[in-house]
Amino acid sequence: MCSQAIERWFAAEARNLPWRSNRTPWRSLVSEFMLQQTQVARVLERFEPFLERFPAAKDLAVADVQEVLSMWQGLGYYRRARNLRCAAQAIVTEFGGEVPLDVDALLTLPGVGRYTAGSIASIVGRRRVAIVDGNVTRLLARVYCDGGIPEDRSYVNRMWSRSQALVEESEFPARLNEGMMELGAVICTPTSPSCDVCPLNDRCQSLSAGCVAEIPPAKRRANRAVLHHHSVVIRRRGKLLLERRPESGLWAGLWQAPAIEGDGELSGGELADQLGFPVERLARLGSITRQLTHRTVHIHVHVADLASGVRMPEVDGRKWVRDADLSGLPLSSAALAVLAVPGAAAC
DNA sequence: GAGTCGTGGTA
DNA sequence: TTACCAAGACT
Repeated sequence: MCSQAIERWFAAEARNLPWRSNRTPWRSLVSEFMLQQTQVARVLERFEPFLERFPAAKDLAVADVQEVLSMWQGLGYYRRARNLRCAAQAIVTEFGGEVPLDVDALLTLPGVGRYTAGSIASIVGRRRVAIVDGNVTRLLARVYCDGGIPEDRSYVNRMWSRSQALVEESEFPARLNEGMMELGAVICTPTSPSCDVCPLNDRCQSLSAGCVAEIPPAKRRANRAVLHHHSVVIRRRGKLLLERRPESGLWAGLWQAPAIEGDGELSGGELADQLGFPVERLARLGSITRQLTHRTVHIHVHVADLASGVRMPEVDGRKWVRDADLSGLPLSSAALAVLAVPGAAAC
């Protein structure tokens, strides 16, 4: 009964999103990767260009990682882009180029977990399987007035059990699952939900108990460690010196102005000593701060000239690029912000 | 179970 | 300004 109320609501209220029209398994897989921990509005900017460049799994499977990262620029969590490429390769080698539609097969793909597998299998493959994401968790916690702790495994298991029960009584599992997510996204929102127009407001236990605002409780987050990056913008003959970050960790494999990273601040002399190559006229331009999920990164932006007479040939992980060619390389939003600091731009 | 991995909007 | 949050997965 709960299921059908959600299905009716979704059939009438669904937004027209690009991955819902022309819904092929491949388009759905790409959208699911992009939507992991990422809001719809941000995905909308990147979805169609990515699909145009990689219209099928076989196209992404043979693509260069750097180009894939470039197409992912601005979305964050860049490991998803690498996983999606690896998944595309597995789809080609293991599944004949077609995205599998069974949960067990989907779970073998890198970057595909319980939620993503269930979403593809139910919405595209029409399988009767459950899904639980952030939206569904909030919706179910409120409907059943579950004041538990989101970090507890038993809490997560309860959500999957409830979702499974709803799917089993559902008339259209695909519509139910998508409807639960949409309902959570536009009605049962984290703050100030629109209970007055919610199709479940006649059976929501939190609403009748008056505790909607307290459920679910905020996830506790560890304090963010503070990092200091010291970036140096260096130009010569109209080109900008960039380095590629390590293949693991933060912003893995993305490009940036050469930087020294540490726990504290550095004097200009210390920075020059640690750079690994001689610079002249090192000057500090200012600082920017990026708040990440688990870190606060203060980026101190400098400008300098390469010492005269010093050669700095391109090697693996180092490039001289014109500003016009920057768009071809993957840079994090932070790295782009560094280059946008007044005084860092090309003259 | 807790930490890692981005980004930008919102209150 | 600070904190929370989003169609999570992986270690």
